[in-house]
Amino acid sequence: MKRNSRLSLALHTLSHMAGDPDHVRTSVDIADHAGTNPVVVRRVLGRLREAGLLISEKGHAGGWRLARSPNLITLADVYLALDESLVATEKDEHSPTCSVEHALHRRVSSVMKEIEQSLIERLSETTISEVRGE
Amino acid sequence: MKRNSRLSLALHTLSHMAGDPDHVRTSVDIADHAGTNPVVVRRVLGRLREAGLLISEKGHAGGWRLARSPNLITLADVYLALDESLVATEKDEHSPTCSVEHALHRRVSSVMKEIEQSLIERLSETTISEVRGE
DNA sequence: ACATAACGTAACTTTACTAGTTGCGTTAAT
DNA sequence: ATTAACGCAACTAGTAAAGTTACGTTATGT
Repeated sequence: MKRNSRLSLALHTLSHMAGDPDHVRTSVDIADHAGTNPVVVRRVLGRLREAGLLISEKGHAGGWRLARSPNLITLADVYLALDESLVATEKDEHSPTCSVEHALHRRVSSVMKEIEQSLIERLSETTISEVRGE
Repeated sequence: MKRNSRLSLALHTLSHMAGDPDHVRTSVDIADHAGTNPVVVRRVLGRLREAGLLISEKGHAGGWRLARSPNLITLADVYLALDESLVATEKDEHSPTCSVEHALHRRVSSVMKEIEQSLIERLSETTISEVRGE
């Protein structure tokens, strides 16, 4: 499948839930709709549960549903819950680098942090209810 | 090695060149300094040559040097030359999707394009000369 | 002329990450 | 007790980037 599909899967699923919040969905149903595997669904939605966006219930009539009203869940909430960083963060590994590289890294990192922050701000302007009717 | 290191390699190399623009460097020297392989260097710097930022010369005394003054080369020039997109672009593949997914994709894509644009603007504010002395 | 030292490029291997899959334990409704 | 769901660990498969090898081309210098 494509890469970086966790955010797509999460947003897609939550958008559908926003349209019918009382409907409890199983990971199998969600996976079928999204064209993926139930374990992958549980993996991704599990992050959203940890972040308090979703509730999952085990057992016979179990499944997934929103933890709060869909107009109180923004795209930023989902993005942050997944710890995604669509903005590639420079992963520093090699400690013993030259001074030029240090200066560069500082400069680029600060720009990337700014950008990431403004991305989050923009995403927080839209709720998962709103996105449906765009 | 780490992922997405092309931009790091390119910026690092150009910053050094900015400090001594007349010095012609071989891909072996550059690779040694950056802790990578000469072929990788030629691959990455080749993109910068295509974009008109670098000049390479073959033969005995060949090597790499800046194509213009380092204070006329911005971080954005390098970023664009590599066609990097640090901002993850949603790669759409599956044509037959539901309407909710379409609406989502439009919304997220438009935000990402905005963000990418502001990243480029920020990067264009710094030249490879300036970054050294930060 | 010829040897040398550089780039250019194609083809292959390695590495790292993500998605996908299998299997099994746990939980709760019927 | 059976069934149908999640939770999770472990493994496999696919993919993209880096790394490597090999060889051709080009220009310099003796």
